[in-house]
Amino acid sequence: MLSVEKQLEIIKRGVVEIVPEDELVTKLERSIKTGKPLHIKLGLDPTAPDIHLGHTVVLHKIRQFQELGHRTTIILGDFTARIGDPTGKSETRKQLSEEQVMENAKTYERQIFKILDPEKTTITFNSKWLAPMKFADVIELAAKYTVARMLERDDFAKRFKEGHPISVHEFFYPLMQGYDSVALRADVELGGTDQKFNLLMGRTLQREYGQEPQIALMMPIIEGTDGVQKMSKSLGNYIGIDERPEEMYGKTMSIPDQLMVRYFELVTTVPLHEVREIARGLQSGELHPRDAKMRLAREIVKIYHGEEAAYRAEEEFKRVFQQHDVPGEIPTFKIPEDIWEGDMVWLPKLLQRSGICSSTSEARRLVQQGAVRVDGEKFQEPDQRIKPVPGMVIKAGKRKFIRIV
RNA sequence: GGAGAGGUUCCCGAGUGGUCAAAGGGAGCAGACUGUAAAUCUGCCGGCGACGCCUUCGCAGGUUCGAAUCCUGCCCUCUCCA
Repeated sequence: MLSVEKQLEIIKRGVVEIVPEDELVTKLERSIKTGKPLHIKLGLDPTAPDIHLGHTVVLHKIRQFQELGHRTTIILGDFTARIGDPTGKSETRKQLSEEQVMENAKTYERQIFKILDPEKTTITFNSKWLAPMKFADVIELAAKYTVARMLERDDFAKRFKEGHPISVHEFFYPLMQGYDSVALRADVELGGTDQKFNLLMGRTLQREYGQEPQIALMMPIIEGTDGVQKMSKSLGNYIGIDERPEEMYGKTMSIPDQLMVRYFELVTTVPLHEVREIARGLQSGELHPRDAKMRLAREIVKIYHGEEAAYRAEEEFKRVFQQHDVPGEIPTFKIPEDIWEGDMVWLPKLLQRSGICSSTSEARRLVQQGAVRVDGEKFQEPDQRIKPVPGMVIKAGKRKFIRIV
């Protein structure tokens, strides 16, 4: 096992806050002395079955703990998902069925293990201990925290102040998550900065239940491809880890420059000293931002699709966006019989039916705005008919292509 | 339980009888510029084979030539009082 200092350096990579750091040092020292690894906990919400880069920030951290020889447990919050973390959206979540949870869990496993070591990962559901609780147990749990303290939570405070609804059951979310730490006897819990309250709740409850409090380790919430808002599927600014290599590469290239170093640090496995080197190069101007970003895109694709795919994606990128050629692989589309008009086809209809546009109205707009090209030729008339031939390539916008078959 | 305020298009938010598919902002999309970066400028931003038609303003009815706007009931939220 590495020394405390060496471990700390790795553990602290990209971390926003460790509460409290000195207790972590104590735990590490003891772990080294006794040879007993720390128990690291991470809770995941099984409502969203698709993981994107934003989720991988904490997963990478877990991976680092695994490499340091610690014991890691992923909790799939199937039970907590019934409430949904109070994010302020105040939308009651649909309760997931047993099958849905199991299905999401399977997807999760497959995706998680692209980063984590399956040999060293325990996955467990929190319904295991939450579901059997009796009402009396729930009351006992609820009695361990006060309303005033509950309202300290950023989100609750804000909603309360602004007069937005807070349902009583939402108070149970932090309590349940905190209780997970009790059930697991966790030494460290990971989470995004938005999880701070919940992580600290774990400490409080563990103390209440006579355990040594866990360390709360908070990772940043990374911004999405727009560079401003947090990465999320609903905002459409995400890079999904199941996406095609070309897609991942392209999306990565579209992130704002300022985000590059952050991405290197948080969502790649590039060693810390190299990351610092890159940061320095960018700062001094010795390293072209584009080249740094291409490296970043390669590193990211590599994790999920392997090195070869990463290079292929890069070649494709160069061809399409630097040389303005068409992509190597284009989704094909067979024109349905009902839209033929003799040997011609109405262009907006074609765009709509091929799925490139969601409506003919949208297709018309794109055409009018000069975003549509047929075999490289621009058409701007919304009433445009074209004479499709097999192999013809239609381009709408920067990255949507189809090939007629 | 009582009193008041409010629910508008993806989000915020104007609109209180026709001129409203609905101001403004944000997001998004497209074009120009580029390194598919950022910033900036410009245009678009419910649907429809489309200078017209259809659907939308919490839900359901009603008044009216005509309703997002008025009336009735219901649902939901907030504030104050108890």
